[in-house]
Order: sequence, then structure tokens, then C-alpha cells
Amino acid sequence: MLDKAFDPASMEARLYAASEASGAFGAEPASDAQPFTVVIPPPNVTGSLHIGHALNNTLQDVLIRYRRMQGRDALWMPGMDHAGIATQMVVERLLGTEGKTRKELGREAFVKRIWDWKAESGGTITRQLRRLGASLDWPRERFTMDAGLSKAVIEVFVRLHKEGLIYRDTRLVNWDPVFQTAISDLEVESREMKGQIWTLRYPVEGEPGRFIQVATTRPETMLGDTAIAVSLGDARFADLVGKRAILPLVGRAIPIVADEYSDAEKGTGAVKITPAHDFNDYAVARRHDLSMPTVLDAEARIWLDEIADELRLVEGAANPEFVRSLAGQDRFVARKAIVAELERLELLEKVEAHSNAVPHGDRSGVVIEPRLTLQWYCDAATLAKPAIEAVETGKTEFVPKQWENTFFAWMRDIQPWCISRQLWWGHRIPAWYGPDGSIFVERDEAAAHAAAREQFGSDVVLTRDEDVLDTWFSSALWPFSTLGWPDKTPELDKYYPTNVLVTGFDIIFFWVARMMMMGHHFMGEAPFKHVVIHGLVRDEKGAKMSKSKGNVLDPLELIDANGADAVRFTLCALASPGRDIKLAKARLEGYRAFATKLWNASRFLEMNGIAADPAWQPESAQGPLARWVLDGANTAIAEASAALDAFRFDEYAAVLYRFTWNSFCDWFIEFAKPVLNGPDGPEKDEVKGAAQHVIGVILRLLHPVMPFITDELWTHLGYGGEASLIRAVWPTPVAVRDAAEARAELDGVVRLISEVRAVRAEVNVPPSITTKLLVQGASPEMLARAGRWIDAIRRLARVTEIETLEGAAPKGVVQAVLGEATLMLPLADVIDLAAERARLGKDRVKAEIEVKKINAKLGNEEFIAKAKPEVIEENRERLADAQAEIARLDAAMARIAS
RNA sequence: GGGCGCGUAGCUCAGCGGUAGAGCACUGCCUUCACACGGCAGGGGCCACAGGUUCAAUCCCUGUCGCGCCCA
Repeated sequence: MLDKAFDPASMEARLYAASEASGAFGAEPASDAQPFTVVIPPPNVTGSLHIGHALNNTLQDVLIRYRRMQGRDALWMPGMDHAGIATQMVVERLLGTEGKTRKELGREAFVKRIWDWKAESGGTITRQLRRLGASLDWPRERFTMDAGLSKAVIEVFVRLHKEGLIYRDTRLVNWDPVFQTAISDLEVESREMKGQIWTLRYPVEGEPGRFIQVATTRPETMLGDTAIAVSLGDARFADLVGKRAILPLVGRAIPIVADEYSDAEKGTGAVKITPAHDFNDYAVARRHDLSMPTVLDAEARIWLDEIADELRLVEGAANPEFVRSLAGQDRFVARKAIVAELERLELLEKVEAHSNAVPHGDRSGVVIEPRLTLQWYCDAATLAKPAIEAVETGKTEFVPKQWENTFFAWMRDIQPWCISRQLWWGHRIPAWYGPDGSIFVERDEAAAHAAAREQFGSDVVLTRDEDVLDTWFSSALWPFSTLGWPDKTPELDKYYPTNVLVTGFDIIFFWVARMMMMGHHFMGEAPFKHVVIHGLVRDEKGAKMSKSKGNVLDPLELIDANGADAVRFTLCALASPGRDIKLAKARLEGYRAFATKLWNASRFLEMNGIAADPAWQPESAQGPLARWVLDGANTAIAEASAALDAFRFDEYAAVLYRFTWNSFCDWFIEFAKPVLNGPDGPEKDEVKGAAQHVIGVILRLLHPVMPFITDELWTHLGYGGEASLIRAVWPTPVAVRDAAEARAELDGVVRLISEVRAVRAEVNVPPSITTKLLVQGASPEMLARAGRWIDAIRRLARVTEIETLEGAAPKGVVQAVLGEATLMLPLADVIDLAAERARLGKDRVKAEIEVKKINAKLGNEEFIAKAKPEVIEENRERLADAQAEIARLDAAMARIAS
């Protein structure tokens, strides 16, 4: 016997272990079944399961379990990402607590230290994914730094380099002064900062007393200015173009140029150009062939090496001694000193408050410093072309579709991707340098030496590039590298391209776009058919969850409190497309109650000796109750399947919630009770048969979202052995004889009971009072139907018996109108006539409004002329119904009055 | 500045040309033999605003206002 209350905590671990051990999560490359593949967005090895992971993986698990039950050879590929910067940060911090730095340790020892850390405490998240119930094919678990994936990374790098799609270049990059590495455009987030804007006066060369004013938000970079730009055709500066200005403090003469970048409407109309420390200025410098001195070092401190020779003493404007004193100062400290010095020299025109977007490193959180360095780049624009085309032609579809715009906007204007990182944790770039700087990009050191020998005619000393690759470089290969590429494996052959990628919009650029590029380039086709983009999980007020706000909901705590099934169901139910999820604990509790409801319904069936009966034929059902519930199940199957096919997880959840609770529990079980309590015989057997059939359907339909409770009940009710539900066949509709007739029958009884209940509740008749039901004007069908269901009606409507009323109504009846009939409950002792009159009056008002609305429509000639005939007909019927109802309500009120 | 999305019941959200829906919350009644994590019933809506298209608009179009996100 099932326990009275459903206790997820006591069974989840056991059920998951049994499922995993059974091998049911595993793909079967040798099977003939059509594959269905999903690759997990690999969580960071440093990570732990947060609510976003819970959502993301629940949706994937729902799809995988659904397709697996449909007989597909389902592969859900597990794995983790080495997460370059994030992991290096964690381990460096750990070293810090021991008072060590990574530089003291040295590269080799530090990397070994990370591997040790990974073996010990990395991958917590895989254990947590098991708690969520994720049916990943664990034996296939991969790691972006494992041997196979590293081989794929090297292969891709070498091939792209040979094709000219990876190259080295000295350009301005986003430089993180804390991690002291280049980062890509995507790893920079701009934050609105309140700051200041300084207007400086630069003396015009050869024209004493004349100045040109420039506005800047970064006065400390002025040491690296190599020009002043004014806008084309700005009359104020026309005569200055071609002349030079004296760069204050430094004393160097710099040209005044006209360039489209400068905006006459903004600031003073003239801007200083610091090519090595600003992206726009860099572009201007390239157009005008300006020099590009760097004045900040890797830690963003003032660095004078490249301008030391240019320092001049200029009376009232420049003093080498002052500039030299700045060397080694932090950029923001130097800023103050420089502003003070300019003020002293009366070269500061004004200072105003100013707010602007300042780039920050997404990991370090510090202000990014553009820096001119030699880095490796990937020609993303070339790789993007086939990826764009795949989306344009529908080979890959985003769900919801509007995300395609976001994808296109990024991809059509994509910039070279900086892929080198000055870190130690990651895939080391397979480039070796000869003594003369020659570059050998090869698969391994031996090959590099061979290539060098060929070039130099003898063995030379080669040094390997110190840098590693952007973490996202290896993630970009994930859909095929995890399947064995570059080797030709059966898995690669069978499971690529994958079917669906489920992810958040925040990594469309980082990851989805790059997988599209690499997938096309190396596999010749898109890595996935559908990209399902889900929203962000927020707190119940819509705020982002963050530790500092203290509004973080920990999925593991939610699972502890409500069970994994309830957490999963909640996330699905709230996953409306294109919307973020506002998660409130009350929702969790509501869906936990749903699990309990299912549990208790099963318990009821069990108590009535209802258990799996594979021999029972639903097609054989004779009675309307069995046919009605089977028909309802058919609808639920069709709707749930359609919802999942369309990635409508919310509708899928809603369909099952409604059918299970409002149809199966609220009505079917209640109608079944009189039968089950009655004599044994074919009728009871049929109701039991239908009940076991439908609960079997419900358990299977719910299994993708609620794997634990359904598994437990499935086994308990005897549908199969341990862990058999996971591979049970997804239900399909069964043939139901004359379903429309069954619907009319049961829906009619439901309406009758509901009407009586409503009337009783309205006039406050306590359930303890039972009464006769008098029916006037009912059709023979309705009377016959009521007679057939008298047991259920007695129970559910608190009616003792049903009588047809021919003559006048007795005094003191409560009345209600149901279709063509008037229902009367003789309750003379308990009713309040005034309340009764008010109730009938209220119904009459509603009917009158209806009549008015429809009359207006039907009186409109154009409506009659242009509306669809069926719409007109429908309105005529509704009008007749409403008018008839008014007539019966009037009659009812007349009876009360007498 | 450009783009995308959202304003529907107290809250969270479905719906999307032709009777305005769900869950939760709320109110009343009920410890009826699966379930009080329950049952029954009920109240509650100018579907943001203003125009337009249409026989008909919460739904389509345009604009306005408010909110959120992305990109510059």
C-alpha cells in the first residue's frame, strides 16, 4: 500500500540510482532507431547548480525523455567546460590563501595544481544534475580539456591557420589589467558610470596665445596623443587643419587633422586622438597614418618607454620632469596628477559632470584598457557566412523565432575574434617560433621541428607560444568534438547534426554563433536543427537573482523542500516562450500539491484493486464513463505531444495538470466510486480497466517532467519492473467508440451536478441537507441520462431522487435553469426568498446583456451580409438560448412571487 | 541613437479576429470512506492609452506612454 503522503526525499536517490544503473539513459549507436541528440551546454567545471541550470537541464531532459519514449535512440551528451579565466581565478585564489602566487609556482606546477583541484572538487555540478533527475548518458561524459577534445582543438587551429582563417595581428584589443590578458569583445560589458569630462587647451604651434580646446573623459591617456581631429568642414577650425598643436606636458607637436569621427555638435568640436588607448582613435590613426605610442603597461600603469625620447620642455606647457614622475603610477592616480598639473598651467578650461558607458571586464569587473598587442585572431566574418545562410534558409531555426534577428545582427557585422589569452589554464596555442621569428603552426612539437628543418635546412631551437585559447574556442567544437571528431566514429556518423540545442539568450553570441560557424566549416552542416532559447529565472519580483541581493533560490534547497518533480514541473509550467521566469515559492508549493494529488489518486486506485492490466482492450469499452475518460486521455495525449513538438513546455505542463486533476481526479474518479462500490460485474471491470489504462497514460505523459514520482507509481501499480517507465512507449490515442456520444452524456451530467451545487452554495444550503430534485421541461434524453447517473448525482449533488414535475411547482423551491429545463430543489425550510430572488435576478441580467449584444449584431445588415454563415448561425442559436433562459428565469421568479 | 520584447483578474501568466481564461491569492461552506499539499461554490477584468483597418479588434496596423533586455 502506498503511504498516505508522497515523500520525494525518501525515494529520489534510490530511483535515480536504479535508472542510471539500468543503462536506460544510454544511447545505442548500434541500434537502428532514429537518433535524437542533444548536447548539454557544458557547465563550468567550477560551477554548482543554480536555478538557471535547473531550468535549462529540465527542458533538455523533458525533450530527451519524450523522444526516448517515442522509440528514438536518444543521446544526451554530458560534459563540462574548463572555463579558462574562471577556473584559473578559483585556483589562484586558493593559492592566495596559502600565501602563494601562480608565478611563484611556475606554469607547469600551476596547471598541475588546477588538474588536482579538478579531480578533487571540480564537477560538483554533475552530482547535482543527478539530483535534478537529468537522464544524461554519463559514461560518455566529456571535458573540454580532455585528450580527445584537446586533439580536436589543435586540429581545428592548425587547419584554420593553413586556410588563412587564423592569423596573428597587432591590433587594439580589450585588455584586462587584472588578469593581464586580452579578452574578446563579448567579454566586455559596458556599465554606465558617473564621471567627469575635462576640456583641455592645447597651444597651437607657432601662434602664441592661440589654443585649441579638446574634451576628454580620459585625461591620463593624453601622454599618448598623436593628433587632434576636427570634423570635416567645421568652419571654426578650417584654418587649423594641417597645422600642429603642442601636446601639453609632453611638448611634442601633433598634427591637427580633419576626420569624420569628430562631431562638430559634440563637446568642443575637436577631439584628441590617442591611438593606442581608444578604439575610435585607433581607427582615426589608421586613416591618417599616425604613430601609436603606448603609455600604459599591462597593469594599466603609466609607462613612458615609447615616448621617453619625445619629452620636451616647453615654457608654460610641458615639463619632462613632471611626466617622468608619473611613471609607474596607476592610471587613475595619474589622472589626478595630470589634471592638477594642467590646471596649474592654466591649460584646463573646465570640468563638467558626465556619465558615459565604460567598458568593464565581465570576470574581473575592472575597467578595460584598450591595448595595442600582438594576438591571434580568427576570421569570424568568413566563417559566419554559411551559418547565417543556414538560419536564413531555415536549416537551423530559433525558437522563438525573433531571436534570429539578434543572431543576424551580430553575425552580419562580426569582427575578427581575438582567440589568444595570456593565461595558463587552457589549450596552449600550437605555434612554435624559430630564432628569426618564423612561425610554425603544427599539430605537435615534432611536426613543428620537421617544418622548421625544412625551412632552415637544419634543427633549430623552437619556442612555443605561451598563450592559450579562448575557452569558447573549444566550446565551439562541442557538438562534434564530443562525438569523436576528428576521428570518424560511429557516434559522429549517427548523432551529428544534433536535433535541439537548449540554451539561454545570453550565450547566443558566445556559443551558439560559434558552434554554427565551426559546425559548418568542419562538418559541412549546421550542428543543430532547433535552437530553443529560454528566459532567465528571476525572483518573484522580477529582479535578477544575485548573492549580494540575497534573493537567490538554490535549486537543491527547492528540491529538498518540494521534490525534484515539483521543481521541474514548476520550471516547465512557467517557461513561456520569450519570457523570463519569475519564480515564487508559492508556485513550487502548488505543483508539489499536484504531485501529491497524483500520488493520492494512485493510492485510491490501488485501494480499489486497480492495477496494470495489459490485456485490457480500450477499444472494447462499452459504457460511456470508460469511453469518456479514454476520449479525454486521447485529447491529452494529442495536446501534450503537440506541445512538446512545438517546444511549448508551459502548455505541456498545463494540459497534464488540467487533465489529471480536473478531469481524471475531479470527475472520473468521483463517477467511478459508485461503480467501484457496487456489485462485481462487467461494468465494474470496465471502469477498472479504463482507470488503469488512463493512469498508465498519465504516468507516461508526465514522466518526462516528473520522472521520479511517475517511475515509483509505475512500478508500484505493476506496469513494469524497476526503471522500466523510462523506456516505456509514449502513449498514442486509442479507438473510442462513439466518443461524441460519450462526451455529450458525461458533460451533460457534469453540467447538471454543477448547476445543483452552485444553486445550493448560493443559498447556503449546508451539505448535510439532502433534497429531492424536481425537473421541469426536461427532454426525455436528459431525464434518461439523469436516471442512468442517479448514483453519482446523489453523491455529488446531494440529491436524494429525481422527479419530473408536471404541474405547478411546490412552494419554497430553489430554482435553476439548465438548457431547456428548470431544476427545482424543494428547500422550503432553509431558503431565503430574498437571496433567491436576487440570485435569479443576477442570472437574468447576464442573459439580458447577452441578448442585447447579439441583437445588435444580428440587426446589423453588414454583419448579415459579410460575416461567415456559421458565425451568424452560432449567434442566432445563442440568442435563442438566452431568450429561452430569460423566459424560464421569469417563470421561476413568478413562482417565488406567488 | 538602433533593435527586440513586454503592459490581460490582487500576483504570475496563457490566449490572439466572432461567448475573456488558468494557477496562486482572496471570500463562504465542508474534516463526505484517495487526498485539508483536500472538496464544493463564489467575487474580481474600459485585455496600458489614442487613432486606423474590418460587418466584427484584447488579438491586425500606426502612434503615444510605461517597463525590461541587447547592441552602439
